[in-house]
Amino acid sequence: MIFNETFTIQPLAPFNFDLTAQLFANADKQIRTYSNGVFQQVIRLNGNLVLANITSTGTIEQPTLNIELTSNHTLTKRDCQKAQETINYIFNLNFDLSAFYKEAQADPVMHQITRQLYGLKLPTYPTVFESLVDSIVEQQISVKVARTIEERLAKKFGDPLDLNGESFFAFPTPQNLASASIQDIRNCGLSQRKAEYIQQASQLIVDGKLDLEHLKNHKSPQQIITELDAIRGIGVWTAELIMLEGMQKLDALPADDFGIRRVISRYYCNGVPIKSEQARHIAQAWGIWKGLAAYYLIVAEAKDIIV
DNA sequence: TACCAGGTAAAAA
DNA sequence: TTTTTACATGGT
Repeated sequence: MIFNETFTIQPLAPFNFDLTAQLFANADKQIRTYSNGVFQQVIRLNGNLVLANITSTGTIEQPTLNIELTSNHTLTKRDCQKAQETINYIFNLNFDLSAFYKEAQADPVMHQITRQLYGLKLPTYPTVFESLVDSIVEQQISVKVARTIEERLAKKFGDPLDLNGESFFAFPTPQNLASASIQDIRNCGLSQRKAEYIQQASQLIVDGKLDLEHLKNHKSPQQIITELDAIRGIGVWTAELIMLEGMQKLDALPADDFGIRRVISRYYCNGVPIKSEQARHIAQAWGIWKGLAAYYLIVAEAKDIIV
């Protein structure tokens, strides 16, 4: 028996759904993907799983998202609310870009780029835990390789949702990964060390020694970095990436990041390699949205935008 | 074929 | 205390 519910969301304008969802183009259909105008991913609702299909019928200035939930269980109004909260979080729908754009006007380069990428929001992982795992996976390897490994993790350790003969997977819980063997994690393509990092961090959460949501909601940025840095396998770079991609701390700038230094250099230093201190110096022009601004540069580079 | 790609911890110097 | 090394895999 299949159950459906539909509703709409009015994101805070400006918002360009197609541009924002491009990040998920060509990703694995069974995990999360954006294809032919439809974003699709499994969402966890109090233990139950639902598949969310999201399309846009609005404009950038008056955005509207149409949500269709599909499940093997009946869906309550509360389920729909929870799903809406998760979707809001994934696409950062309640974030107001206009303040960032106003600040960017003082920086000619960033001003040009924000005009060309108008309405682009920074997608975030549904849970801090997922961003933690993926940030460890991404250490020192390319984004493409990392995505392949993440998809293998989701299929091997995640929870399946079977609908109409198709299988989809919700990202593994800390419980799932804490109880996994190092060898099984390694078989997804991870090094011995990274497998240990992921399993041990998962165990900390299961044991109640690490509360990522509490960190996100109740600690200062510096405290978050300090506490995450104390966990084996997480350095400053990884902590900042978690803050940006998993906690919606849009000021966090992973300045040690090779790719971020490269794009800052391309748009501000004629491609001459720079150090992280120089990156942080240049980023001061971006107010309290340094990480978001860096994301704009990365997307601009990918689209080969010239300023 | 080698080397690099959104680093980190541990060993070596 | 600072520098070097092992580590995983897919693209070029």
